[in-house]
Amino acid sequence: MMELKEAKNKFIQSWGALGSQWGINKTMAQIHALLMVSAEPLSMEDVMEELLISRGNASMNLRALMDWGIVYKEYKSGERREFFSAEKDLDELAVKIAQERSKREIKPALKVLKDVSSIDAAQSPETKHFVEQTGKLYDFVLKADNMLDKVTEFKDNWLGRLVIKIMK
Amino acid sequence: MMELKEAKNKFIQSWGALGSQWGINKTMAQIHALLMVSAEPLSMEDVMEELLISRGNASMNLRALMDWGIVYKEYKSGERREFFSAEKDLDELAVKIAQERSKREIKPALKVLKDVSSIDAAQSPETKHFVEQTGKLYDFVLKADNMLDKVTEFKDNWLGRLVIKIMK
DNA sequence: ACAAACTTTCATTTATTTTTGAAACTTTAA
DNA sequence: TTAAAGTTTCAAAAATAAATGAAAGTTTGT
Repeated sequence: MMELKEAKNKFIQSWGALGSQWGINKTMAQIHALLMVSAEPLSMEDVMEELLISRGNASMNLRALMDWGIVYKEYKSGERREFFSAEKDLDELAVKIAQERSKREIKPALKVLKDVSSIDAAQSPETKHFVEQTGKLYDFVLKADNMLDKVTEFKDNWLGRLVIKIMK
Repeated sequence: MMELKEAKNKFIQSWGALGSQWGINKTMAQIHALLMVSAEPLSMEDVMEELLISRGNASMNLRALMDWGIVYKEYKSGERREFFSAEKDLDELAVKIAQERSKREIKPALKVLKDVSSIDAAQSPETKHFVEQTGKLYDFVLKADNMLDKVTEFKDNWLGRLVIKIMK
């Protein structure tokens, strides 16, 4: 039977690997994983020790996680140090990650798509095809991006709940 | 007014950048972008010239795109060379990308989650918390992964069409 | 105001990922 | 069967991304 320490490590490593495949840096994902499964908030020192990373690395990635809104600072009375804990509501987590990536990556991409799809299509068949394709892409990405907000609304809405029930 | 060449380049560069932020290598995303907006299938030579990349790079990434099922080989009569064209149906594209990533990344992650969440929870409160969290994570990732298949089914189903209509 | 406790920054180093290019391999037509 | 046309492979080089750690910066309690 696997024991806690081993299981924890396995989980953290895999979560880190998964993160880096999705464009989130490994340490950031690992810190998040560690905080997710820690019953108590951890100090920066704790994080450094558990993951064997430098102070600078820990600091930068904890900040990044807080910027994403998925890790929080906590204060313990009688303690000068700051402690950190992770957002543990997974729906909330998913929404925040999606929002952050939308803001940082999808929105700029949409702008480019809008720009390039508005060149004058009348020129050549080649140009026409280009405008058509990028236009479709714009609509598609926009649709996908909007879906996010809709998902958030779902929770509060009876039809949404019904649909979710059916989809399960 | 921007002209085709400029617009095309801008699009390809941005698409490449977006790809690398999502864990898809830059050249792979760029080749795909190029093929998406090309009215005609392109030869490997064409791709190399347009993107200023080496033969090896072009070959590897075209193969990868074909493995993903989003780029196809085409043959022209009277031509010895092979030509390549991209999947242009965007729904189809999204489904294929999602399936591929599910297979390569989510499925293995699920396995790890299942493993680590099945250690004996009776030991300590710490262990209990760990098992609880990773268990929740397993359910969540599984749910998210399954949603994909549901989306595919949607197209053929009246309720799905209705929901999509409402979501627009 | 001071200094202890703690955190952040960033130039440099290290690790990882991607690209190149030349050689090996495959296919086709004569 | 041969050689020209085309494709793939993979070790080495280049580019990119991430991590370190020491110095600079903050905050807090007295």
